[in-house]
Amino acid sequence: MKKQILHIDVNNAFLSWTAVNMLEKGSDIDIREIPSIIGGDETKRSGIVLAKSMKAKEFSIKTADTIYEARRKCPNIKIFSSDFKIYRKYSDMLYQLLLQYTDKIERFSIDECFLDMTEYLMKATLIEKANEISKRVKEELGFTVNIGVAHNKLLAKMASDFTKPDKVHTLFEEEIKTKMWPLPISDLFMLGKKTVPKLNNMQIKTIGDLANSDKNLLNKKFGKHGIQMWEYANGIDNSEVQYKKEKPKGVGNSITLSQNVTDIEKLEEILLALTEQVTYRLRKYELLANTVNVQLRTSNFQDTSHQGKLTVATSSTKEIYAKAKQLLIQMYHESMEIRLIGVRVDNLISKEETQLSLFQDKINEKQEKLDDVVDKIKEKYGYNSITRAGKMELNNTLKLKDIKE
DNA sequence: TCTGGGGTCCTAGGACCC
DNA sequence: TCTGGGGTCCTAGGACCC
Repeated sequence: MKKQILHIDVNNAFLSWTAVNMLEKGSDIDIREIPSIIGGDETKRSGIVLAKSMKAKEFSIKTADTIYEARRKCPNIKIFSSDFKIYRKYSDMLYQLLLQYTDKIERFSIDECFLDMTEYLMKATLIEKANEISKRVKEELGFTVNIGVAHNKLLAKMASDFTKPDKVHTLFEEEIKTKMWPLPISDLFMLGKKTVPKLNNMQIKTIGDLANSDKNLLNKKFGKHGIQMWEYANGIDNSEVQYKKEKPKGVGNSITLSQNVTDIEKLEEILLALTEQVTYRLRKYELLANTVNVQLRTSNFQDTSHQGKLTVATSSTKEIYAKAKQLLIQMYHESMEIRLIGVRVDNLISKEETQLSLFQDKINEKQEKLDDVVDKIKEKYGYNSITRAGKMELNNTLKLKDIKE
């Protein structure tokens, strides 16, 4: 049986949501109607464009432009900072509305969902449902979406990317040739800026060129990725809408430093703060990590990373930090000017599934109690109420036990 | 005042084993 | 006579996504 799939994509999500939030708070301007962007903080060297209004787009401002660049293109551009709490709120509101149509929803990102409508259609057609959702989101939530209508996820996603904003597009099998094949290959999902020039060199310029090229040759040149791009160009995708909540495969936290850092002790302090955030989230998911990975980016954008296995899966701040610190010391050289530092944990397993020796259990129990106290304080008084970062020895935090809840 | 931060998946190559 | 050859596990790095 053919699947009935919708892909919902919020138009200029961060900017639209900021606009709606401002209007709700009594603002008399709608920043969607003026040249405006959501951007990072230049003084913290994270000054890139995260979202732009249609008016800003007219000045050919692009996502990921530097703010400096955006201002050069449009000197009186209005810049607003990002706030993920607001985005989460509107994303959840959208999700709640969509749940009224199907419970088979995959939250692909904060502003994109796939809906599997196969079992829920009844008499109405897929296109009618898409139009109804589009209208309701606009009227009830105050922002607009693009909706792609198709029989698989890839085609639905491609369709939602056609003309914007506030549009419903179909991309059924018989429409692939006319609607998708004339597009440049850079428009195809999963074809990024490294692969596009390689294909162009092979005289493959449009998605149609790719669809009609030699699959075996692509396999030889690009491996698995080659097969996938050929299938995508031909509209082939058998993947399911992943509507069940999945636990993450890894958890990470990184930061671009406001100034380059050369002092290893300073880096260790930052690493500890990052590790605390990571392990806190890990414990929320009730997962344990088996590997720790530390990433460094130097002032000239050289990325290096080291990873190592833990002897026993854990979510303990102390143990994960100990490994992270060891990795940092391995990697770091005197001459390095560090721009970015990050830590992530991978190979996660769920806590219940783990079987530990009695001995390990004893050790873990002690650490868990400490982490528990810290987590509770954070939940009660906010994340920044407590931090073990700094010169403070980890063991000193045992004193926290004395703090009453 | 150039270039974010959160992820997932894949691949090449080394170590080690039989 | 030129030092095979699978298999597995692990790590570093790259490509891509939003």
